[in-house]
Amino acid sequence: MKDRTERTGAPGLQTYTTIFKALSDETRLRIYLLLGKGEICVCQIQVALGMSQTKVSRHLTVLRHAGLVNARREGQWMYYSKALPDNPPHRAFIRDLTRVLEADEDLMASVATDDRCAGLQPDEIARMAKNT
Amino acid sequence: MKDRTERTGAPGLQTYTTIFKALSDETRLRIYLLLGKGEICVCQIQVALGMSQTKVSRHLTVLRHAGLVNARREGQWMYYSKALPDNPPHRAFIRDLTRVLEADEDLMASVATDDRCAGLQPDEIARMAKNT
DNA sequence: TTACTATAATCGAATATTCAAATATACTTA
DNA sequence: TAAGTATATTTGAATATTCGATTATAGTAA
Repeated sequence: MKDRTERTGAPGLQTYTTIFKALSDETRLRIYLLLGKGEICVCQIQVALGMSQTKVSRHLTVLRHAGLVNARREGQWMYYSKALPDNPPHRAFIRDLTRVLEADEDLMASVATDDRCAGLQPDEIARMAKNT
Repeated sequence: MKDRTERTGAPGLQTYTTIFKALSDETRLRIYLLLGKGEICVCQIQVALGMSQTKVSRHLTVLRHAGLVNARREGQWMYYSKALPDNPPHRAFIRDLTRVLEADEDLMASVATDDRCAGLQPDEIARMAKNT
């Protein structure tokens, strides 16, 4: 089917609804907030949220298609980080949105259910993730 | 089925995902942005967006359940306006979100496809809406 | 009361989303 | 090369969402 932007001729609206939809799922919002300011690998998300690799990977794909995250491969590991679009209004939107979400301490405290990863190397984390 | 908040024990997350989901539909985002600072009636939205009453009403219900709009009846007409939650973080979130969206001029320009309602009385607008 | 109007709720069909399971790909190490 | 690991994609079933059409409700006006 045709892209909605092409059908309606309202590109701005669709950019925003795509972002809202990406963040409208609890798993994806948790992943996005977990990213924080740096990069983390899939296995780290797996452990922190207690979810299967399949599930984490699928939701990361949705976030990537919405332009909310960047992906970078380093050896066996894929590292994900928050992304900022080039378009100024969208860029300001994402930045402000992130800032306000991160200001809610109760929200941020409910993101990760397992903090054992802090300070560990990817291969150590990956070993933990195998038990998920 | 049980409320997701009860199932997961993460109330903060669910509040935000509900808001994101409400705004993840193009029709609902347009309605929400159309509300601006004042009150408008359903028939006005019908005309401005060129949609059926059924469709507008259904989407307004979703926005109301997400706590994004207030409804007030005056005679035959229902007036809707933007709502702000009591909880401070959510309140700040909604306010900032709205402000950043409204700052995008291209977005705001693509909300209404029909501006004939400007300055008209509800009964005049309702007569126009009958042809939708 | 009856007829009319504005809005809301319900129903069924079409479409979209989500999940776990299975399979595929890309990299590393032996 | 082959075997093992991390991540991605596909498949099919269950669930959720959306829509137009219909019906219901609440108010108005005769």
